[in-house]
Amino acid sequence: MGSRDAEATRRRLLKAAREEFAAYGIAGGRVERIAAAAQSNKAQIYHYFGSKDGLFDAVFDAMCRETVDAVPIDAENLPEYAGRLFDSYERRPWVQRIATWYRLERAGTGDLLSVVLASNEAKVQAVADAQARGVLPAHFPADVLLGLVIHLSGFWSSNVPEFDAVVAGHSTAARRQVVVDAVAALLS
Amino acid sequence: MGSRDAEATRRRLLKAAREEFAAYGIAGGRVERIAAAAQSNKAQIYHYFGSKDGLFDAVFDAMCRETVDAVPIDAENLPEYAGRLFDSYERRPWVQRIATWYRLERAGTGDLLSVVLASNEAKVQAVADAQARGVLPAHFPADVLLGLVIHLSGFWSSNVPEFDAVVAGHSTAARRQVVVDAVAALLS
DNA sequence: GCGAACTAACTAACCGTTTGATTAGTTACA
DNA sequence: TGTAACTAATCAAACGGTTAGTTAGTTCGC
Repeated sequence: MGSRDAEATRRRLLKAAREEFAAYGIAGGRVERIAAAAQSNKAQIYHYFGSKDGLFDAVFDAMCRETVDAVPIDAENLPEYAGRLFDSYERRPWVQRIATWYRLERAGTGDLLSVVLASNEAKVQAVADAQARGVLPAHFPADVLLGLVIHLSGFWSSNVPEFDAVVAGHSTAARRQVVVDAVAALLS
Repeated sequence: MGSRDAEATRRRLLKAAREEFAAYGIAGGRVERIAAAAQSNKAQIYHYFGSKDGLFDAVFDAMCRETVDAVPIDAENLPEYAGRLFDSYERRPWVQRIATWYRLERAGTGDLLSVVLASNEAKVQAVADAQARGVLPAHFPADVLLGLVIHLSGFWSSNVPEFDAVVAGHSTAARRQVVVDAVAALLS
């Protein structure tokens, strides 16, 4: 128990790495801090994950799998789908930041994550089907519509501080409602 | 001319820094590369800008001033305003990336840029006025509405590569139209 | 006691920042 | 006008701290 549990150590490292990378990104994140926060050792990181980049990949991969599982698409009710995405960001605040770091620091390097690609394709298909059935309007192509919905769901974590200062003071519930309403308006 | 023009050197450094920071961010950007790309010297950076962070601030500040000047708000026609923002991102592709690095790496450190704050406040006021006149619908508060419009204008530069791969193949004109249409839908 | 888990100490490279000196342009004065 | 004194611009080299990655040895469960 505790002191010699490889799986637990791996988990502690992953969790600490998630915090560190969410806060500082890949270039800014410090392996030493991650090891210390996980009450472990730098060498363990290289033993379990091979490299700093490998550690970030593991964090990102795990995060993507969780997110894909956590919020299945409901093409019949995209406003509520966006609301649930919003909820998932509230529950796991690192998701948006890690995804953004990934986009900025990892674009073009290495392969795309097939689990995410497949999930996106399936979601586009679900939207396209709903459009074909007439449940969803067709004034946007399915891929674009899905993209807009996902994009809007991240509205509140995308603003520069100078804008946040101007929009301050909305409750979580109100912020969620904005996302839901905005997606609903998109479908009108 | 050329070899001893302080202002020109400053400009070359700023331009090189803009490219470097847009590509790699603050932590990832390399002072050495910036100096080399500007055909100058590391020490010049410290002479003109004090520090790496000071250099980034100068880049960000200049960029904000340009953007604020380049795209004045037109509260009577928000879809077209969003379209013009989209155009400005196409023309100056580094804007969105620098703004994102700023948000991720600089949030909470130092003061907010008053030029941006003032511009945002004025824009919110313009939207609120238009709402009061009945030119704009009032189902979103003015600050939120403006935020959504700006957020939507950046739609195409905000997606993770795994999503870009799925939405590939839309022309610039089509992408612009999506932004305009999405904002129009928001106002319905 | 064997192998897996763990760790402190180490290293080699990197990188932001500074130094100290050189060069080019400008002013002042005879 | 000629030149000495001054200022601003430039740069190569070095410094000191940091950091990703490694090693070689120790501890512990089975």
